[in-house]
Amino acid sequence: MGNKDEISMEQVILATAEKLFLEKGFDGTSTTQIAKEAGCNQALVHYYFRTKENLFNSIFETKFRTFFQNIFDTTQLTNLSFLEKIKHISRTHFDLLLANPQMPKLVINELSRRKENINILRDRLHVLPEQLFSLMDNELQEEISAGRVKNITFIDIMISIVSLNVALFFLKPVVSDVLLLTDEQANQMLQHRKEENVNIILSYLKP
Amino acid sequence: MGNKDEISMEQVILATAEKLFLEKGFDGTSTTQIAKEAGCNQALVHYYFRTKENLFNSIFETKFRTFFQNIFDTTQLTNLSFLEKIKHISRTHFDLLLANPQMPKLVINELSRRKENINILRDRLHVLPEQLFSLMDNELQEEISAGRVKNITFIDIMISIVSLNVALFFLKPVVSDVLLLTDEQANQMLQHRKEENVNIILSYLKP
DNA sequence: AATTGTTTTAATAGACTTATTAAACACATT
DNA sequence: AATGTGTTTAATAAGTCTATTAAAACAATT
Repeated sequence: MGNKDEISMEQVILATAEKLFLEKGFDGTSTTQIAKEAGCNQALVHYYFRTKENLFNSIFETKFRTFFQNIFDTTQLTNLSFLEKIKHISRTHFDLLLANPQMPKLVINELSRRKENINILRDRLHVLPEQLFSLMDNELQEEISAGRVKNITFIDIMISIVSLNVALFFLKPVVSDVLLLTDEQANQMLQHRKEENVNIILSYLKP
Repeated sequence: MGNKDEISMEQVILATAEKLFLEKGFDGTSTTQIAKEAGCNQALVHYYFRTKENLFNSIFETKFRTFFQNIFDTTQLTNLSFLEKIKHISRTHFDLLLANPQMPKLVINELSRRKENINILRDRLHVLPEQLFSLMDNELQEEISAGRVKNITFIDIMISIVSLNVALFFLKPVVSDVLLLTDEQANQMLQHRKEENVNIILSYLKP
């Protein structure tokens, strides 16, 4: 213990809890199950995190924050044309979901399980998009005026990008497990859709 | 009792259970809560349905069946051009989701909660799409040959239609509650998106 | 060896769950 | 009035849950 190469039981509990919360949801996961799968006594879970709710928050609060921060990140958009920016936003959003495929489901379930999450998300989703929307809306008006893009709002563009990407990760369990695709086939389908979604958005923008 | 105008307690229990299962999920809903909100003794729930699982199945098995049957319904497509068929499919799918806004979330959660649902859905989703895909694929090849539609698979078209529509209903709680839209504003946004999604698909098909 | 702090476990409390059973109640029929 | 059936409730069983507490085990320090 204290050996840097050796993960502490506290970290094991966190990793195990994250896995089970993502798999079964908050209500479907008990601290007893977490302890059992982590390989420790149930009281240890409560020793480190006191309550089940604290444990959940320890895991997902920062995950939520970084996830939404990354959706609206503008730092990678400098020196790109408007359409290049749109491509980048779509691909980056897709990659973000690929790295966190169960996040959409978690967000949706958390919104209905804990209404107070709405206030937390509202605070977070109010400030973050403003910068991106401000930047993109100005350029969008220029593109519309120049006749390179049809008359459209940036909100509609973002809803379309997010819809096409997010739905794939909701549909992936349906596609993989119901239609009997192998992991490789499912991943090929996802990669194909990553670029197809970009194409759909680009054709949508054409005047 | 036996009065046709008076809903039986059995029906009250079903309606209450459906509401709570949609709100809180299977694990988040207890038979005690259902009874309390239905206004009867908890044993009555078990009298009529024996187990909680039976109750859940009684409600959602037919709902699932009719929902998926309606997605792949081909009976309304006769006497329509290919592009008119595409428009109809997109709008009908949207209306189906509007009538059952919590169905996508339920399907996703049920797939991870009960793996055996996958087999049930697989049986169901194997036969139903075949008719639609067979019909549409033939016409699609004709449209592509005639130069009216770009070279694309019907699978990609369906994934795009479903993605654009389904994601809206996942995102609706985020949009309504996080971005403080009134119900009217949220519904206006949905109606706008219903036609916008059709436009996106049509521009996507253009050669 | 003794002490201290951290980690971990066993035992337990209280609440809640699903489900069953016996009994009471209401209504219809004979 | 007696009987049968369906509806409903009170009581209960068994299990699981979250969380707490006391105690044991372990490691580091003095």
